[in-house]
Amino acid sequence: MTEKQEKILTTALQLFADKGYDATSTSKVAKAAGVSEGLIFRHFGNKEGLLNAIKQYGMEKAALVMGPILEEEDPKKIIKAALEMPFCIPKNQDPFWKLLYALKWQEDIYDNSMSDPLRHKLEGAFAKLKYKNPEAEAELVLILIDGVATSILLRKCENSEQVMQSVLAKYEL
Amino acid sequence: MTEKQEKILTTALQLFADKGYDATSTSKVAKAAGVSEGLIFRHFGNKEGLLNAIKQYGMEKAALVMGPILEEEDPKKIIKAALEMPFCIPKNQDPFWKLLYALKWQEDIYDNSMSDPLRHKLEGAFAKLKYKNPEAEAELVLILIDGVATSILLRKCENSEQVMQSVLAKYEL
DNA sequence: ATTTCCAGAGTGATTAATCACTCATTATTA
DNA sequence: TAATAATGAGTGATTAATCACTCTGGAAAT
Repeated sequence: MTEKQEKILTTALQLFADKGYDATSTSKVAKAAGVSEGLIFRHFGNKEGLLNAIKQYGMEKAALVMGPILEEEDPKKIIKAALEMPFCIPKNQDPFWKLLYALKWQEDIYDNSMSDPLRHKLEGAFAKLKYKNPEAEAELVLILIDGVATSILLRKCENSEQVMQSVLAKYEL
Repeated sequence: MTEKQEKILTTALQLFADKGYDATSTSKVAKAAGVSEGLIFRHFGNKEGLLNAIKQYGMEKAALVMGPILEEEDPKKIIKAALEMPFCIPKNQDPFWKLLYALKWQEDIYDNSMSDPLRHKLEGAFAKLKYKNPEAEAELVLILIDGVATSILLRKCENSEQVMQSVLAKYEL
């Protein structure tokens, strides 16, 4: 990956996350990255190719957070680690997640491939703990993760820590 | 409100919710609504004016669902009604909420004005029930509402009902 | 050790299409 | 007839994408 290639990628991520994918033109990306517009198309084919490159770039780093949880065996630790995930996201990955959450709403089909491994892991954990409906409980944890992540990314609440305390209490963790 | 005015409004809402606000041109709205493009600007001034009209149009109907909860006095009923809100949204209001949730991510400052009345009502309810941290509990309910609404709007899960059962159980409702 | 060669990085002018928006004109209604 | 509703061609700006082109560093050939 060239220096300019990486500059394009990070600049586009910033703009896409901040202003929105559709609202950000390739010419603005080029100008902000200090690069000719043609270079974007040389390296990434088209605007969507640039977006896909950003997604892949971010997913590789996201896998590092998800990985250890999928290795864990203690059910309570699995649930706790999952619920604490939104707090483990480093600040410099915020734009990537903002972009991903924003895109959910305009993609035709929702992609479960990212959350499915965690869902299955959680279902197993709740089953071990003799919860009545492990599938629904797993789904609920995923909803909580999304909700907390959303409120953090949008800076909607300053007391996320206390909210998380309330959540953990409900699972006796 | 003229027949064509309403046609513009509902058509734009459909397209904005489905394809995104930025990705939907006024000419596409006009064509889909079977109306001249100029008419949009005559009635709504500009594209943002059209968006604002849609917001107001939807908020008036949303207030009908929110209203009764703010009147309620029994704390347990308040919490239960709040958590069940996502299920009370009629199907024909889905596009409006899809649009609203999508827009959250590209607006510069998040607008709390809609959720604040409910937040305060919930804080009061949790305080009455002697919860340790009413503010955090209220915030958590709002997060749950957003999360469940999201999963319903994106048709991410088919077992929302069971998820809600799990949620209500955690509040002993 | 020169010279030749070439692949790929990078440029910026340019394309056709589309964008939000305007306006003079016509149709409809009161 | 007066006012309003509606039209659709037209504006300049901007869009994503393409184009022919230059520059550069290293491999190959002499």
